[in-house]
Amino acid sequence: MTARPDPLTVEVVDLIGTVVARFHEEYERAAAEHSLTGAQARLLRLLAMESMPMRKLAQCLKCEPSNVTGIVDRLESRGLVERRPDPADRRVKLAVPTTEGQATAEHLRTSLDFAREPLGRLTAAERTLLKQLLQRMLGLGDAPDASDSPEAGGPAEGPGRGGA
Amino acid sequence: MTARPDPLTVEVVDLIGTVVARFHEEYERAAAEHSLTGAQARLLRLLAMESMPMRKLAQCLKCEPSNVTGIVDRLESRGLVERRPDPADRRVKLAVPTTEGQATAEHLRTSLDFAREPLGRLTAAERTLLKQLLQRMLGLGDAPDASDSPEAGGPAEGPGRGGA
DNA sequence: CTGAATATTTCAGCTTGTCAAGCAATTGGG
DNA sequence: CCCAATTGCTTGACAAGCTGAAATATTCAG
Repeated sequence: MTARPDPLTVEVVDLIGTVVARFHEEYERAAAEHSLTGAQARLLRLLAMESMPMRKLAQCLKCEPSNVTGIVDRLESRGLVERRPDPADRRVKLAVPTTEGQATAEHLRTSLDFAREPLGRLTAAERTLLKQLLQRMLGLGDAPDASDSPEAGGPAEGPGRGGA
Repeated sequence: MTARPDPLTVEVVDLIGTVVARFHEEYERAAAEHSLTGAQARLLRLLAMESMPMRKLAQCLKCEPSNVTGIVDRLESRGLVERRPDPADRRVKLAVPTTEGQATAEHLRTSLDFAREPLGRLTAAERTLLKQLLQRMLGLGDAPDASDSPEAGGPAEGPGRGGA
């Protein structure tokens, strides 16, 4: 049981670890270029796609709501995000990116060549292959058909969460 | 420049983002099971493979040496790591895992089925393929492992197929 | 209306991380 | 040999992320 599964798997796991590390580095670097921290960049990126209440933000970021308060505070104090009351429920505060926040998010996205550049080394065919392998690995059925849908651990949050 | 490269690449980037997020979650979870933070687990894992001076730890973790001091402090106060003088250079302090630290690192490693489980969905051939694709993506020419490439060994020329 | 549930914030406390300053030991030039 | 620069590590101050508990406001069920 203590024995490692097999050398090939270990090798692949290590490679994934490297990918994760590099992704992280690049994400932080890109965020820093806009004087944002990684957490701020992730939150802003989420909001740029869709405004949402604090509570949902916490769910997306998988952290406590009280934590989101601080991150939004800092973004708000820099004029990138705005808190807006929800007319339907006055307990709720919608976090909404300002025009400048939207622009920053857009710049951020284009800065994220980190993933584009390494992928450029692969041909289109290889990228397709990689996509399929990753989908299978994540248990995201490529085919919408559910005959063998894995369901392990819940595929969950789709592409929403690019953070790291 | 604001235009996204192409749908396929975007899709793969999103998938990698998901892999990164899941990897992270699982790593933190596994660390928490042993009452360790992610940073502590990473440091302990490094030491379990090879004892090293503080300075080198900082390099491996890509952070400032002053930061390592604190992390080692906490591990040391829990009896998982020990500081030992380097006889060859009295400025240097070697960080060395205690017996308990080694055991914890070992448990940690086996807890990290996160990568093994999802990879279990892939056949050996698929894993080999994934390994090669990731290596190419990372720009790692050849792993020290000289295992032959079953197929797709070549750069898989011919972008002819593969959608956009 | 009353009480439970929900959304958010505040606060205390911890860990990570940076930077600047400081101390100890090593090293190299004179 | 001796002094100065360098190297390895720690300390202190500080910002940010994160958690958990408590406080506040609002909604909702009975």
